[in-house]
Amino acid sequence: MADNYNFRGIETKWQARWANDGLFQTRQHPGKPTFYYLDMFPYPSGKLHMGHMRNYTIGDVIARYHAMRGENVLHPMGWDAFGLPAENAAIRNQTHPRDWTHRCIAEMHQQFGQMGISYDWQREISTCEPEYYRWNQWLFLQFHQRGLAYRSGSYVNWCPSCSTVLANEQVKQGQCERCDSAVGKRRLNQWFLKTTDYAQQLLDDLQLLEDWPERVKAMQRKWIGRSEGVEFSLPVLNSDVSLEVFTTRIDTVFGVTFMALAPEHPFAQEIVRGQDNEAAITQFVNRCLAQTEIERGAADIEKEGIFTGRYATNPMNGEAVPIWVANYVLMEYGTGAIMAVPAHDQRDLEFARKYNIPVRPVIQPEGVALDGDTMAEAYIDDGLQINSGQFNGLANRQAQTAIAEYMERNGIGRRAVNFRLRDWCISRQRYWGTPIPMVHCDTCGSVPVAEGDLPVLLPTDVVFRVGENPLTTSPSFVNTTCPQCGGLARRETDTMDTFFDSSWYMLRFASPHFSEGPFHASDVERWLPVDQYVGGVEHATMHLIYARFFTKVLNDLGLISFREPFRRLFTQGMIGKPTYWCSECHGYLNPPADMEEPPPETDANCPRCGHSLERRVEKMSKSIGNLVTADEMCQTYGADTARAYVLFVGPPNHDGEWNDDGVSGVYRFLNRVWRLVSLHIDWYDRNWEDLLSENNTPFRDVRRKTHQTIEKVTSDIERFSFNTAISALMEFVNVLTPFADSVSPAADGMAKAVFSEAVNALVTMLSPFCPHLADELWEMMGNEGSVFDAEWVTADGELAQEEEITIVVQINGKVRGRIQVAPGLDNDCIEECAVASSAIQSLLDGRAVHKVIVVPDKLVNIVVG
RNA sequence: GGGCGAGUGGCGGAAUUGGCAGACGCGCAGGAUUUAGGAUCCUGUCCUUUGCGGGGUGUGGGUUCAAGUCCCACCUCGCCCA
Repeated sequence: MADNYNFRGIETKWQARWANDGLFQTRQHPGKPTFYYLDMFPYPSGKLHMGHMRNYTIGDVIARYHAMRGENVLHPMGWDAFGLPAENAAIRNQTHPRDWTHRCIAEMHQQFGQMGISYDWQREISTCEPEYYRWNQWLFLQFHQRGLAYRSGSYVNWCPSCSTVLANEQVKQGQCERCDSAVGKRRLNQWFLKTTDYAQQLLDDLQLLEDWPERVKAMQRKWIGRSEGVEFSLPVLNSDVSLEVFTTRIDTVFGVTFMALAPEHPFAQEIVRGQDNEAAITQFVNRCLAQTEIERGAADIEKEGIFTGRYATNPMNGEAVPIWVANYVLMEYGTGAIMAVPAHDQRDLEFARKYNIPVRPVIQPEGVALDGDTMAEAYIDDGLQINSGQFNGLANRQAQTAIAEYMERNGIGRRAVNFRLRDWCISRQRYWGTPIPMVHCDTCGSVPVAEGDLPVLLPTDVVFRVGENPLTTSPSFVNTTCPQCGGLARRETDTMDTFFDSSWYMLRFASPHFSEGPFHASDVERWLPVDQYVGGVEHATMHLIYARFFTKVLNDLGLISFREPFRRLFTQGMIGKPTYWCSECHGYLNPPADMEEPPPETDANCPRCGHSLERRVEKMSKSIGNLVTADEMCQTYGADTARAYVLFVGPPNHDGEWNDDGVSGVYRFLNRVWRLVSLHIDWYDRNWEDLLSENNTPFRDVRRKTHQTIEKVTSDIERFSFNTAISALMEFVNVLTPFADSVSPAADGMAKAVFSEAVNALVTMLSPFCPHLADELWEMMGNEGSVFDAEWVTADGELAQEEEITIVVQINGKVRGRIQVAPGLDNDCIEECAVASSAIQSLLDGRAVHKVIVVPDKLVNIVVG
């Protein structure tokens, strides 16, 4: 290690100096364009691993690059500091969530520092501080005032392990996305935000987001789930109740042979009241509610139901239709009640067969007769209407319109748009979140806290116990007076979903310490929308939809001038590290702890039992044991190597594979850079520009490589291709090293100037990636301060131009020779040269040339018979 | 089942607009230097062939003078939605 550069000394030295000089404080130079770069702020969990660090390093490279281009860069960092882990840790360790969170923040702050990330820490925000969350409460009151926040009793997703409600978006495959427990249903009074009011806008404005990944936009479109159809009511016989349904297949309305209600449907129990089978139905409903979403949502669910004994009238044909309650009908979609058409819907068909409900086809392909009694699969394709009264014989697509129009004319139903997107339930029955600023009064109902009384602070006299909302244990918090009548009242004990916090934090960074409002209008107008937003694709539907929703509401409230918060979005992939899974020992094996050496291939065997191991590349995780922490990287290789490696590992929008040997390759590269510059530092002449301006250009090939590298690295950074940018720097060093070793500066003074130009470019271009090493070399070169304050290098296109280029000569598409020509040579001359070359002449001998294709500066293809 | 994305040496990956496939790095092999090497430097490294040459980007077709790149079908993996 003696020959290696002293990264520890260098990195500590420069980190201290940057902090001392306030180098990364947001600049506000007049007349310069602004650039707002934002990383999705993290949950402060304590330890950062290299998977996280890839994200922040990308941001740092971009932010530093833009700063060096002379822009005013806003590059802030903060903490998404409310949330369950802190509270769970509090229950486990009997510490206050605030203490735990502060410790984690301090730890992560330190880790960002040792990685050399250029955040403006003066703008640090933390959502768990009253200075922040009071504005959550203020915003909630604005929403409430406009009718965009309301309280409603409904069945909600309940995670028994987290003992709180989950938004639909937080339920994955029927499981809690945090703890994987099966999610059940529970009826609670909850606070909702009216995201559905904005469903259409959220969908339409996706078109404005040209610089968002198509994938994310597609996911949002799916999530919003707009569908056009018809809404109509079926009156329940012997009752004044009507059941509303929505269908996208109104052309099948004559095929309705039963109705089905979701078990949660408010009428499911109401309409059976007093019926003989009331008890049985109630029992069935309760059983369904206990079922998890896994069972309920799956397509291959065992369909179960119970007949209510009641009938509704199909308004199109006057038929009495039996009303069932069925477990496969979900309350979240449409109205929670469906018209069931077994002939044309697979799930309805399976249900009908099970309970011997008639199946009546109303659409069939031409020349085919469908038999409702025997059909094994629902017919879901197009065809001609049958059994559909006056609509018989129409193509079903036309019938859709005809029936809809008929229903509208006769006041039976209306065309309607339905969204899959639901209103956003923001209530959480937990402590570590923003208290919802409402008070419940027996006389006045739910009353908002006066703006002047904000913030509603989290109390400290609470007890943390499993399965209980700690807020309810604080009498000083719960017992209050009604803001309206002054009588005794209870404070709302629900806290806000943390996605509320992150829906507007990008605005707060513009004026993080503003105390008169959530943000300062002119600061927000100066910096926003965010120019570049970067984070994981896992936030495609939740955070990114909520933040867009907030922006639209704030725009409607007249608080901001724009309607989309993020101009460009980039979603980075995760870094995984290979693990080895032994199915016999039932466990993960991780080098070096469990194995002498990492098995290089997939066919390695388990050192314990000898069975073959399965190699998997998995997301870094402590429990699997494939974690590479930022700390250990900084210790063994230094921050600069860690930064360069996470970028070098592959394209940042794809998942990457951590490889310990790959790290040492990057480390070697940085050592080569160190040696190249430090060993030849005497050659460095700060006045190289004057020497080279004479246009006397010896070592032209080195100068060409210098300018080609500048072109390449600059465009690669702009297109987020950091791995190829680093490759280009490696190539550059591979050219400079032999040049430095072979040329004697004493013999040719011009070599010094050419070398100096190259080193200046190298160190400048290296600095966004490896800022510590770059600054150390920069200082060695006799410069004051940091490269961060220097200007980015610009390429001279003429110097980058090759003097002579190789053109490939093909015969019938096979490479048969090469010719050297000047660039930009016209096609006729290239063809002439190609045909004239001796290698080609001999091959062409006596063969008829049919055609010659010339691609300027690239190739000639001669097509012969 | 539907939608989107991916599949290139022993490995990570490059090829930006249809134009020399395999940049750069790892690993490996040989050499130099060294008391030593898990340091450093040099050379080689897609397969096949003594050579000339031939073959080659998941599979099979197609378009084109020319296909990793475009089109069709299929296989495998990943993500999202059912």
